[in-house]
This record gives sequence, C-alpha cells and structure tokens, in this order.
Amino acid sequence: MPEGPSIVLLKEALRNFEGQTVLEVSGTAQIDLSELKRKTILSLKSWGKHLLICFNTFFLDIHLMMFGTYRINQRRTTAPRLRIRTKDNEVNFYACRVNLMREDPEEVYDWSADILSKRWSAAKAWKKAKAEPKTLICDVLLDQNIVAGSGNIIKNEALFLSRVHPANRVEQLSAVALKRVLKEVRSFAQDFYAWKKQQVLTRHLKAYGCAQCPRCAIPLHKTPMGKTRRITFFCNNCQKLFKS
DNA sequence: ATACATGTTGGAGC
DNA sequence: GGCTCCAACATGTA
Repeated sequence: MPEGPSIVLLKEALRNFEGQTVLEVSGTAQIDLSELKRKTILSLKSWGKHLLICFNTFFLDIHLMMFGTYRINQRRTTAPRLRIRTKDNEVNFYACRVNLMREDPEEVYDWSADILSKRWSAAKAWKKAKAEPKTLICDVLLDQNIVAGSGNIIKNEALFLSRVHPANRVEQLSAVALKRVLKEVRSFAQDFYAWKKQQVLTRHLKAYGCAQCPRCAIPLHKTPMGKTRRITFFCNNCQKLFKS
C-alpha cells in the first residue's frame, strides 16, 4: 500500500489531529506510550514513506512497511500497534513500525531527497547517484537516501516513462538520460498522488503489472532485478540500454 | 485457497 | 568489508 504519495495522503487525512491534545494512547508498539499523554500534536509531516507525528520535544516516525494499514475513526478487530485518541478523533495503526524520536526532524532527514517535498532537489539526487557509478539505475530508484518515497511502482513507471532500461548502471547513463529519469520520478510521483486520491491509479500504470508495452505492444519483460530482486517490468524495445 | 506483493532490516555465509 | 541471499514481519488481493 504505501509509496511516498500514499503517505502524503495519509498525512492529509490526519489534518484534523493537528493542534489536538492526546487524551488516550495505547497499542502494542514497543515505545513508552505514556510519553504522548496530554501532549499536543503540533504538526504532521511526511518524509518519503515515513509519517511523522510531531510533538514539542519528540516525534513519532511511523512506517507502514509492506503490510501496514490504518483506520481513522474506525477500528479493525486486531489490536493496533498504536492508537491515538483526541477529543474529536481516533486513529489506529496496524502492522507498522513506530519509533519515538527525540531529535529535530529537520536534522534527521534529508528533505531534499523527498520526491514529494517542495524542497526536492533533482540536482542533489543527481550528485548522489553519480557518486555510485556501478549501481544499477533500478536500485538507485529504490534508494531512500536518494529518492525518498520512491517504491517499486514509481521505479518501474519512471524508467518506462523516461525510456531508460532498468539494467543500466549509473555510469552507463548519459547526463541527459539520468536527468530525465529523476525528472520522471518526481513528476510520476505527483501523478501517482493525484490518481491515488481519485482511486484511479492502477488504470494509469504503463509498465508495473502490465503485460504489454503501451507504446509498441510487444510483451513487457517481468523479472526480479537489482540488489533486492524486486520485480521489474520493462520494454526491451522502448527502454534504452546504453553501452558501457 | 494459495500465492504473491506498493518495504526494510539484520544476520549468515562467502 | 562488501555483496547476496534469506528470514522475519504480517495483510490485502486475486
């Protein structure tokens, strides 16, 4: 469920919690939940796939991983990792990772890496990628230090849209091609956000989960690739593999 | 019903 | 040390 855009939507869905005081907190998360009691939620932020619930002297970093879910003003039957109740609202998080952080979120995360942040910097991402010439571009697009919020769908779509083959190493890519990939990561992530909001995301995917290339109609390749062997969809005809 | 997947970490083994 | 593989976590969908 969660790549970066889905976490932005979650953050927006929790808008009503901002400025609210925590009246009740519970859950199976291995943190000291009593810390939160009677504290005021100052803001909600997202960085990549992380949701941040910020208090005065600490914040919660919630990551839904692959299977995490949440309910707002509703409950599942299973026990939540974290439940926060305020005067008007309740949120429940399940199957997620919860960390209590005592640092300043400004210092913890590189906000220029967040593909959905106003502070996203393609130039910085470009430099980080160039510092790893041997890394496959399909791995770069899953690296949260370079493109925080990009996941396997965004990876596949950005490569298809920029016509770059996933098996290229960074050093094989021309400056123009690498720039194009990074541009598509952000612009597709923005489309992902809008489509997900309208619940029409899957019908707009051109590579991920698709059988054939929408450009040339030949069958797409579907194969595990890269360090983590994530399923990768690509067109051998339309996506260029540069010579090394 | 069984299989698979929008994610990440840590450890084993080489 | 670095790389790869694997397990673990745990839920929705087809």
